[in-house]
Amino acid sequence: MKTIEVDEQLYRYIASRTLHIGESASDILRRLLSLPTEAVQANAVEDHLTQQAAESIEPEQLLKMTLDEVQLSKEESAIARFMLILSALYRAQPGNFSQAADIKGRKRIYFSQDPQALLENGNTTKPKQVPDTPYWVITNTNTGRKRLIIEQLMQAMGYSADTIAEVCNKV
Amino acid sequence: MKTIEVDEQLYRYIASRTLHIGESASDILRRLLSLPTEAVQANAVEDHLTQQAAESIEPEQLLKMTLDEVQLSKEESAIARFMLILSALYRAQPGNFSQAADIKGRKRIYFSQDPQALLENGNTTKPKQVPDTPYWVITNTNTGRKRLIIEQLMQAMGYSADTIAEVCNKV
DNA sequence: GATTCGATCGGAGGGATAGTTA
DNA sequence: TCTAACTATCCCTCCGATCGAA
Repeated sequence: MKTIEVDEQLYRYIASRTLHIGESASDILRRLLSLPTEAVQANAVEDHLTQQAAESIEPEQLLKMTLDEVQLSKEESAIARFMLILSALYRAQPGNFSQAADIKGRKRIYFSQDPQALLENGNTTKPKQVPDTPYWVITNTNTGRKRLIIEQLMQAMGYSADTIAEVCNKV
Repeated sequence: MKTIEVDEQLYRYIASRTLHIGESASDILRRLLSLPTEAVQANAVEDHLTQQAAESIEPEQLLKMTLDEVQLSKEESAIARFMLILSALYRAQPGNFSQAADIKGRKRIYFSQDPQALLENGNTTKPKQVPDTPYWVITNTNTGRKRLIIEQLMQAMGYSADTIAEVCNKV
């Protein structure tokens, strides 16, 4: 990977051309420049291939994607970044995510495929669907807890402490 | 300046398109993407070349860009779309925009380079800066008036009724 | 009247902080 | 009782329809 510098305006222009959540700057530029996409892995990410294929994405690559995505997104709210990260985590390892998604608080449950379940365990949890995912999360939490939720989730998914810290740092 | 990551191959591709020694990545990308050279920053003493280059963009092209941009942007609020359109209108023809920007209401003035002026003519006008522009607009209006402001502005800039209708339709 | 314009105020979303429970 | 963990109330900001004024 190489790093290049672009002015603010151009940066925003590129970001505005995002077609799929999680697209990297390279993906976007290649499309804009009508260049061929870079073989295998890029495709696996874009077209929701089989669960298996998706499972095989390297955590390292996920990390990069996630951070890029959050970076590129103009979203300034913690909720928006939270959702983006969760979406990326699911995309990289759906099966693993599902196993990890049963983390809960004292009364609340944090994830569910059924929003009703979130509503029933706790008041005003403000469930929202994680984009491109069958999962819903609670949303009525402070930013610290959003980080804790990601931390616990990623731990259960088997990420290293460093990776977790880096991701949480972006919320 | 922002930093983006591109893969090796793409990096080499971009580098290979250098036309002038010392050209920045932004310059090259702008040329490859057929974007105008960098727009004038707020308040800056504008260099004539930039100004002239920007003025010469075809209205047709602007229209397409504008609509695309608004379309692609995930911005949900009328205000966000409003700002995007104004920004694009300025970018395409800064001088023309400046001449047209003196439209006003009964008490309020709609545009100014000085937010204070907007604050002073009217209560709670909620001025916001038009992105990449020395101009500020009032923001505390209903959506209908936002359309009217764009309509009047574009009329004063000399756009055809069809074009105006199409753009207003996107607000 | 009819129409245009202004800006108040209600509603929604976000999330810190006050409150509760273990 | 004291503290740490968790909850959810409630305040703040942003948006823009609605209603009042010209």
